[in-house]
Amino acid sequence: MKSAPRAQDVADLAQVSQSAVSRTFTPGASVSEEMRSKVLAAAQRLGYRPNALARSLITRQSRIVALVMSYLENQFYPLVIEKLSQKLQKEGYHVLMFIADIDEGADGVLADILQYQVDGIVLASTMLSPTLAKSCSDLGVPVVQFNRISDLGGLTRYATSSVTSDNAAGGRLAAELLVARGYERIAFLAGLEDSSTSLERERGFTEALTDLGSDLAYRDNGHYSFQGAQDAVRRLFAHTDRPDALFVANDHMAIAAMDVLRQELGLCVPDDVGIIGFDDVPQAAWGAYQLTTVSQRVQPMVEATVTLLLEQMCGEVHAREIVVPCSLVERKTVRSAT
Amino acid sequence: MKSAPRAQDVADLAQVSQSAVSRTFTPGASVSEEMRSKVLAAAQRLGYRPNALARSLITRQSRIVALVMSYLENQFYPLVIEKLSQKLQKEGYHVLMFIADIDEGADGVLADILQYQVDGIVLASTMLSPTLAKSCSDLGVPVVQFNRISDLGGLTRYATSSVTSDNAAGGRLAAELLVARGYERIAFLAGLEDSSTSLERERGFTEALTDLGSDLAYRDNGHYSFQGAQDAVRRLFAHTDRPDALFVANDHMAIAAMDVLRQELGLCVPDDVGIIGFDDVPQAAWGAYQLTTVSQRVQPMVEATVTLLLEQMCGEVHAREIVVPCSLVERKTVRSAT
DNA sequence: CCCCTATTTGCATACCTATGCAAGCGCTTG
DNA sequence: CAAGCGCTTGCATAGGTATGCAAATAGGGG
Repeated sequence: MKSAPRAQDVADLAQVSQSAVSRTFTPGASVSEEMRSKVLAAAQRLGYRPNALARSLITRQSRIVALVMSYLENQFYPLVIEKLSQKLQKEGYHVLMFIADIDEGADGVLADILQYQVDGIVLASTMLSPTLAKSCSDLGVPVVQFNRISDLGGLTRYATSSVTSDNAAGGRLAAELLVARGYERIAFLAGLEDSSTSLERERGFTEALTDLGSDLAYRDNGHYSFQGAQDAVRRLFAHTDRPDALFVANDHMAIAAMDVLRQELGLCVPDDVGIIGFDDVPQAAWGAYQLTTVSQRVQPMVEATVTLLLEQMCGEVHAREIVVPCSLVERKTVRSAT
Repeated sequence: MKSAPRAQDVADLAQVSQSAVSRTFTPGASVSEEMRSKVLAAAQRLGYRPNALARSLITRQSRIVALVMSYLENQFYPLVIEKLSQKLQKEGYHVLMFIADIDEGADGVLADILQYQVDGIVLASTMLSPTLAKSCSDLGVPVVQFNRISDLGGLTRYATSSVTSDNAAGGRLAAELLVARGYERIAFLAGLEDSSTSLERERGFTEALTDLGSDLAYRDNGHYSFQGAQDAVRRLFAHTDRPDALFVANDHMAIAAMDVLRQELGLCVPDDVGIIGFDDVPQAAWGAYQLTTVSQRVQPMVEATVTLLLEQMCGEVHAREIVVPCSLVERKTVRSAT
């Protein structure tokens, strides 16, 4: 097993200079057609591929984007990996995965990321320290927060770009549907208390309830985990005057909630209890759940993310916050109009 | 925004040579304690991080592992991403994701991978061209096939390592359970016809059936997709003498099958039809399905994968095939012992 | 006090490619 | 025919780090 061929090897075989080889593999460089074909023939024979690492060293572009996530249990995130990776591949970039261990903290991850000289960072970890985004952008690396923002209108908001759904509007849609269908004791099941996503969904939801003359009867917290959501549902439904509707911060927890309601408490969905989730993950459409939910459009979100990244990688564009509309997908966990 | 500090900058500040800086950040290098602390102090002040790309250029080790997947819809694969990424991070490696578009073909992906000088490749795409593994190992890059093998005992088997569950044994477990519980018209729902995983599961299953004096009544193919599985189930249950048990090549399709059986055909699981899946994805445990399934142990599989990779990255070790045992997880889609 | 060894340090170079600069070439134009 | 222009090509260097080698330093034993 010999070492991989270099540009110089190709140049020697084709009787040209190493520069010519480089230019042949650099789109837009000045090379004659004759030269190009001569080089390509030699490269073909040797099985030559440009060394992306050496190239990065001199161009100062690694064409690598770091993707930071923490929990893939929620199917929404694998979808993001898939779409984002595909989209970036089309643009000539690739995704370097970072799983942020909760206990490890964000700093260790950041150090790892920076060593690889990534051209950009996508933060899609809801559980991540909010300082991470700041650290990154301080270092001049383009950052896009996916499905979360740093600081809700606080004075210390950092100038980092973000892509989110219109979570508040989604929450409003949920409220309107539940009220319209005659539910009265309405509860909200939050994700994490410091998650902007959960907070915004809750805000839109409760505001709309108030506008409609209804009120939030109960609220609890499922920490975005399956188990946490089930415990929360048990607490919520232990009240004597139990809720008759539940808006859940994401589908993952909504499904967990349905299991407890039907299997453990013997309640009927949607007659005894109406449920609305958020995300529209594939499982929400599964026959046994048929969850009515607010749909996050993954593809537009991913495309916006890539747009923001490319923007920031080119020039000194201001950080932008892109909000993608979301829509209600009605299935069978909310009773029909009477 | 100034450019990132280099080793030379640190050296200048600390009044030492660039070599000293390099050695400070190279574990096991010869550096005095005094020198080390002087360098670290200067590095701290400048916020210096070694440039992993430049390092890779000279050490010929990128500490990057390519992970090739194609469909993340099946929750088994996100779990693999998560565990594999975590494990590799602990070993000082990182995962570069490659989503293999079906239409794009394997060659384009391979070219991309090789440019990044990855230290190893994990192929976890069931739908991938079998020539890819050969191409990689021909080029001297360590390859591990995850959850698939190239060529079942054919003469042209390539020497590529692999990690799989004991799929045949798993198939046997399924057969034994179904026969023991009195099911008689037993069907198999395959994944892809050229997928070693599906083939092995089927082989173990049918062999055990034969041994037990039963026979495979029907078989069909769901192409590992949700829709494909549902179509296959409709075909299988259109027979006048319909099956009373179904062994499905993975949980993802098994769940799709259950939806059709219960919602569309009005059949009762497990009384009318028994179902066994394969993988034990988190969703299999969900209350609405409670799927009896053969469990693939992701953690041991991932650890074996990393072991194989590290082995091959060190020396010229022979390709090995590691088989991880799997076990039956009984839930509620097979009727109890009478 | 000296010599030998063990350890630490700096110098110089290599890893592989991209690119500014100047030279070469062919062609058009006056 | 000469001058000028545009397109190609090669030369030389830079990008940031690791490492072999030699020099320097410290340490220890006789």
